[in-house]
Amino acid sequence: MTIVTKSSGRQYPCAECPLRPLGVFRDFEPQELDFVSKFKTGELQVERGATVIVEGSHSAHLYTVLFGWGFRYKLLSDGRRQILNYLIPGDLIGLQGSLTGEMQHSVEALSPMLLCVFERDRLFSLYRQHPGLAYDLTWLSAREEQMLDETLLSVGRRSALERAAYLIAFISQRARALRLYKTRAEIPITQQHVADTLGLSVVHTNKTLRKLVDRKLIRWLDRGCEVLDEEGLLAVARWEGLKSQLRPLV
Amino acid sequence: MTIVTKSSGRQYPCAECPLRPLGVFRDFEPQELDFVSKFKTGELQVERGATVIVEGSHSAHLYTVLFGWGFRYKLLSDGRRQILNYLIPGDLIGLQGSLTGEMQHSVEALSPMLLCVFERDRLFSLYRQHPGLAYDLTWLSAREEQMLDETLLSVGRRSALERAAYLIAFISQRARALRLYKTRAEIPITQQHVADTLGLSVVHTNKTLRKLVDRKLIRWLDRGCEVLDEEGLLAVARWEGLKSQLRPLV
DNA sequence: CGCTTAGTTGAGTTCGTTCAACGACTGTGG
DNA sequence: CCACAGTCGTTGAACGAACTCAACTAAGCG
Repeated sequence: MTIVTKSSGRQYPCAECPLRPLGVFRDFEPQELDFVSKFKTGELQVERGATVIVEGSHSAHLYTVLFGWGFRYKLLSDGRRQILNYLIPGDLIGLQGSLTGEMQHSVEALSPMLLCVFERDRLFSLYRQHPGLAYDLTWLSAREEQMLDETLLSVGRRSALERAAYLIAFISQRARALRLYKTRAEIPITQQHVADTLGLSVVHTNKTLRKLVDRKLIRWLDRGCEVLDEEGLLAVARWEGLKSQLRPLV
Repeated sequence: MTIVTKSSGRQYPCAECPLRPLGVFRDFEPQELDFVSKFKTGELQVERGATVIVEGSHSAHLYTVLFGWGFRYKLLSDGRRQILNYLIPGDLIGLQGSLTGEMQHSVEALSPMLLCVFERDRLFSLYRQHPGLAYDLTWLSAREEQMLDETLLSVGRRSALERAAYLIAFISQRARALRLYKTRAEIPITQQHVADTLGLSVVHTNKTLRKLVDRKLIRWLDRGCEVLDEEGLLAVARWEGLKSQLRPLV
């Protein structure tokens, strides 16, 4: 297990945040921008496979993903792993832990990632001085809860094929909503990740994904998945898809 | 499907909140009590089986459970149901919907319930005037997320027996933490509820619960479950249990 | 008294599992 | 440059967990 690597100064001041101009985030008030600029204390670069946060730790930091992919997961004592959600640019990492004290899940990088680092200590002053930002944090937390609700429905009640289709469509929609990918998006995951997200074995996951490939809904690359027919996936999953909405970015 | 029934004035002013003196909630500042007293606009009494909130609705209200049991759930188009979590006194209902616009899950009463009613409109003024309360709302949301994480781990990666043991231990611990039950707690659910929570069929749920009964860990009553040996359940589920902490109540 | 709801149990089937083996590719060290 | 180990994906065979179908008891209620 590689733990976090180098902390490389700061390349992206909040005023020139590369995410904000994408047109999918709500705009900051000038004072909010000001506050967040100070709230952010650095950037963190992590490699693929690095563990960003370990379950049980009491991190002094809070992060926002600037670039790259990651995932949240939990382990059982005998090593069984459940992936809870995937992290993409704009996602907040570690709010749970900042509020309730201890991180109850781990976070690992799927690709090289660049993270904005915030000081947990100053979180309460955010609540005191910037109700709009406080509202945003609750919003992000509520949104995460909604995603988990849908995932739980999936794992609990959908068949293997429906589950796989739902998962890939879900990730694809989230990534596309960011408009980061001019060309076709490739999701940088292995079939083991898919298995641990769906609650299936790798073998059966492979056979299930094969069906989606045969139906020409996806293509499986070396260490990733490319979506060919999102509508088709939605149909298989019996899912209406995400509704796009302006969301906050802290 | 019975929709909500009678709205019966208000019997419990916030200053005489029956939950707060239990010693498990953080105390209000006087101004906070003041604000919440005005924020609360009434009480809602619902019968067992009543649907409190329907998925897809845009409720103008937010609720806190004063008495009784309920559950949150989602449905697939063909009727398959997944129960997401159980609601007990002190739990907030409808925060998700208040922030992101639309409720993405439904809520049903497991027993007669009494709910405090809040106006969604005034939510933002809560953020402006009372950072402490705002923080509490985020806390509650993060806590819900943690519970969902653990449930997802359970449904995705635990065996049927482990899952059942986890679920019952989890509910039992939450209920006991409230110190509402002097005697042994009885959880007012049917095996169909358990099945829809665990992602199993009723038949297999029955056979699984039978094993827990045979091991003298629980007793199954008419329409409910009594815990006989919580330690034993924890051991079966390979779970360390909830850590008790002072939590907010709005 | 019949009707409904909740729980129980057995038999046969399906879905997903484990075990095992193999090919393709990548990176590493001799 | 090749040998080797490691990761990732693929496939077949045998097994087992969980499912559906079906029948039946017991309790509660009009």
